[in-house]
Amino acid sequence: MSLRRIARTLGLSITTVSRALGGFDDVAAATRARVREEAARIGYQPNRAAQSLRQGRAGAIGVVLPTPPGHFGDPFFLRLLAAIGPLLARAGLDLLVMAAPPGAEEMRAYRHLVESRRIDGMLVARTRVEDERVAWLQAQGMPFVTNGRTAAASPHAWVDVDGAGAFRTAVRRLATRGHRRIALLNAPDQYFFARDRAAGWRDGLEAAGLPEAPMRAAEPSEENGHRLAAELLALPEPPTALLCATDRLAVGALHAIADSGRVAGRDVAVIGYDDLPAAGWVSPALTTFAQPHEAAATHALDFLLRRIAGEDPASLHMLLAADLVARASDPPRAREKQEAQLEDPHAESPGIRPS
Amino acid sequence: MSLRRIARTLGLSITTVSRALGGFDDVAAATRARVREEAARIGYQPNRAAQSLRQGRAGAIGVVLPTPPGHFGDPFFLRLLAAIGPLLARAGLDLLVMAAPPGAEEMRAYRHLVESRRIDGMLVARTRVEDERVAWLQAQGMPFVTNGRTAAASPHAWVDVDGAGAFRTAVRRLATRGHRRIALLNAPDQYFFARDRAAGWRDGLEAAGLPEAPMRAAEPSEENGHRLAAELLALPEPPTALLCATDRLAVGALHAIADSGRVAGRDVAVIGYDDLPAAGWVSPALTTFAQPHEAAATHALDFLLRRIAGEDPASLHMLLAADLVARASDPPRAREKQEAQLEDPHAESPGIRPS
DNA sequence: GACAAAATCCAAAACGTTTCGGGCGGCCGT
DNA sequence: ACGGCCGCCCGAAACGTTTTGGATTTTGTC
Repeated sequence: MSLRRIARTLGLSITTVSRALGGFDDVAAATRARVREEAARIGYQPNRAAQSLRQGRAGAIGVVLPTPPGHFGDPFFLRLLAAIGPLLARAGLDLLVMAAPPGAEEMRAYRHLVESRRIDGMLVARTRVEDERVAWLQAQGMPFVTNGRTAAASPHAWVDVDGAGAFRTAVRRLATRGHRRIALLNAPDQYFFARDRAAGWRDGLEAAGLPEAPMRAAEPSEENGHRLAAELLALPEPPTALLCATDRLAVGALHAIADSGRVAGRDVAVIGYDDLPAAGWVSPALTTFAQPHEAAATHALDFLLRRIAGEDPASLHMLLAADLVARASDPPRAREKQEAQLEDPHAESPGIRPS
Repeated sequence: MSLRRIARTLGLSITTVSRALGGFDDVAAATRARVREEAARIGYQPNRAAQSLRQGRAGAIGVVLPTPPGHFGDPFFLRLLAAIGPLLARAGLDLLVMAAPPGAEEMRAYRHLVESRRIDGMLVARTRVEDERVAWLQAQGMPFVTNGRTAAASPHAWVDVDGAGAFRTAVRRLATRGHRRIALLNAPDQYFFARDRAAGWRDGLEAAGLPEAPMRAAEPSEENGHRLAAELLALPEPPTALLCATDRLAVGALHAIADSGRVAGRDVAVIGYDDLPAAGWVSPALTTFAQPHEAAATHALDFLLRRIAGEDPASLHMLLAADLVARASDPPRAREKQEAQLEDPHAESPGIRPS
């Protein structure tokens, strides 16, 4: 209705108006100027439904947020949305968001988005090692980019952060600061990032000449961090440092340490991953790794646009480094404590809980 | 292409297939069954662009997330998305999300969404007292529901939580527990929720027969909470309790209290609002108010569907109550401390900081 | 002044769906 | 046996845009 309106008031054909606004060179400069002016005057915006129908492109990309049943989603996804928002606007694409708990509901969301042709591409976050979403999207031929790698047979575009490298660094740092029993609080093994960070942890232990250490894993929430850390601290030879796959686990761990009568930081070091806002506001402030969200979002979107344009996914890979944010939760370990701890783990923890 | 495909394989017309799937009664039961079966077999989903174009409805609603330039958005919005997600799916609507920093960019996002006719309605969160978004949407005739009230001249549909009531309750609780100087850490006055909660605070003070108390306001972030709380604690007669308009402010305040050599809870009580996950994981655990997110989302979406159906907004209002979540940050005040404090504010704070 | 070439413009088709306005038999009532 | 009604089905138009393939006018060249 709107192209027609401009055409009528200017005494032109719909075709000419369309081509003038489209920037084609078979329309006179003067005409183009008139059309542009009138379009601006009435605030013309093309009807996206008509555009989509005609060009066969939806002009939007999709994201499915995993929202666990009772709980709320991970702040991670809010960062993702915030980071890609401006880039999408610049690319003239809209963002379709669905929220669904992982499982059947989640796959239904994916099916809805691609089968109703509402989107041209997808962003897939928090990849699993064997990820049915990836397999299905590949089968459908829908362009997508994952945030995180997978074990998929055929290659797909991905952007990931080097969790293994980060955790190698973390172990080296803890070892240098006098720790010998460095346990891992991990996310479930099905998540690629969990397996990746565990690999870095193991490599780090080996490189530092340290023995194997215990690991516990569960969905990354504060509750689970608390529970699993308590388990580890109750071991006959409890760890003196906890490496945590996510900050949410680490926050729970800090409380479990306090609940066990120890002082987090002084008695048991903690290092997290994500640099959530909360990391700077817990006691002690959490040493953690900051992910390069902006860079990841930029590359992910760049890859997605290339995939939509038909580029081969085999070369669209990008591994970014995480930055260590050193705070107070992993101070150097006092020399005498290192000895004492080997004899009697609880000797210097007088059972005083802060606050 | 797809309706046609079903029609061809079944030897029917496109019209009949469409009407069979649409559930019209002028198609034979046997035919409808055949069509349904074939549609299921090939996984037919109508092309939404074509549907939108034809029916003049977009089949989607929009939300614009305010994402402050450097920072990340408020967890509040993640909850909003998670809460409305399933309801939207049930209503057959999709969700279009844009992220934009408040200001000109934000209004451009609104304009894009409604002028390109990508949406049938909008959800507007975190209302301002004078809200240009509301005025503009009203002028455009685009259906919308706000999460929060405004001072808009003509009525609009809204769902809100009774912050004034919550803060009256909070003041009464603090007064009962022995506090007489209850300061307010507020969000900027332009936000309706800030003005609302301030009104509840003032009412509460008056009802309890307490004198006026100081207030400070800034964008709700941990940093600002820290800064403003420090200001209040440096006053000649510092407050013994801090009522905070949001949990993020409260978390910052807890740290400011510790930094000032006081013990949060024992020396200065704190009550927040929002019940963020972090509230349960700070020390001391934060007493706060939980908003009824699910109920708010349900009503907001119900109202929005009614508005889209053309219902008058004048009667679409809903004020919900917030629930007090009592934790450890506002314990009853020891009797002798109440006296001592009036003489020498710092007498019983020996300068020991926890952790 | 005539012809070709370039510069502008436009009619019509197409994208996939919904819906309006019939059309065609068969069944009922008389 | 005949008119009318009902049950079932379909052709065609429309939504607003882009694009194809000319059509018309202007300009350039000799």
